[in-house]
Amino acid sequence: MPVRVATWNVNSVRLRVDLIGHLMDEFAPDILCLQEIKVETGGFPAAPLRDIGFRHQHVIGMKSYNGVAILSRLPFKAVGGEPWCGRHDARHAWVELRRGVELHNFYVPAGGDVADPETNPKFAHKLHFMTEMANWWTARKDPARKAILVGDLNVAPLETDVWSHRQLLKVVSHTPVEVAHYNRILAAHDWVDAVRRFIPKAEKAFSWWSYRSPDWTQNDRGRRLDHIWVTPALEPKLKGAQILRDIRAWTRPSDHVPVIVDMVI
DNA sequence: ATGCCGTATGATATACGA
Repeated sequence: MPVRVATWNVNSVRLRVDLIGHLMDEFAPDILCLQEIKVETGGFPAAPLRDIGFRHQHVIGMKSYNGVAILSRLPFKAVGGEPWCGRHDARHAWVELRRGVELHNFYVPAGGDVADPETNPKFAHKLHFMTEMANWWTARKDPARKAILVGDLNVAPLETDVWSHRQLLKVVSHTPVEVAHYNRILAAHDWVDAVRRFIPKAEKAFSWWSYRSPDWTQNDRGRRLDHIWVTPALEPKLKGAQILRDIRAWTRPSDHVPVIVDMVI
């Protein structure tokens, strides 16, 4: 059956319930993966999101920071989430869908300001987290695995994933060491970047624009931090991908926009 | 590529985002 999977760093789910409703009205995702819900599991706005169609919800929240959720019109066969780097900081949730398809939702640490693991513990944590991800997927590598990996990976890997490759080479999210870690995870399970299967690599594509710029549209200084990958077993099932750029202009927006993939599972 | 912008918190400044 055709399924539309969306991922969105909402930057506080409680403030974005109405925007999620608009997203549902306009784009009707069957599954919506959220990051940075910034609420404890018990405070998640489950009822209003159920009322717009997401009957099935798997929420891993915490107070103030991080937090991930998978909302779905399709039922789950199993659910879970791993702690990473020995911390239960709500950065990973997974569900099993029909026909054994796994869906993993990640929120990779941002990494702080300074791209140096020796002086910046947040950057060290980011690299450690990504190393663990690569090792985890290597250990689970299986050519038959049908899996989807989505999330805010906080890395813009390609030159066309940032507004200026040259000017961002030393900026956290686009440094060579982060891109190398990103590529290690990708290679760990032969993941396919589903979005770049449909948006040519030569074309600029962004999913995040800073709040700090007075006008996000001016000079289009964005980055592609939000990703959807699939395993080789699912690659032939991909039908399309979109980055919903216009949502950055909605009222009281997140600084990230949703990314969507259509596929058959 | 620095911003001074948004969100959260037993808050009225501070941590965090990237």
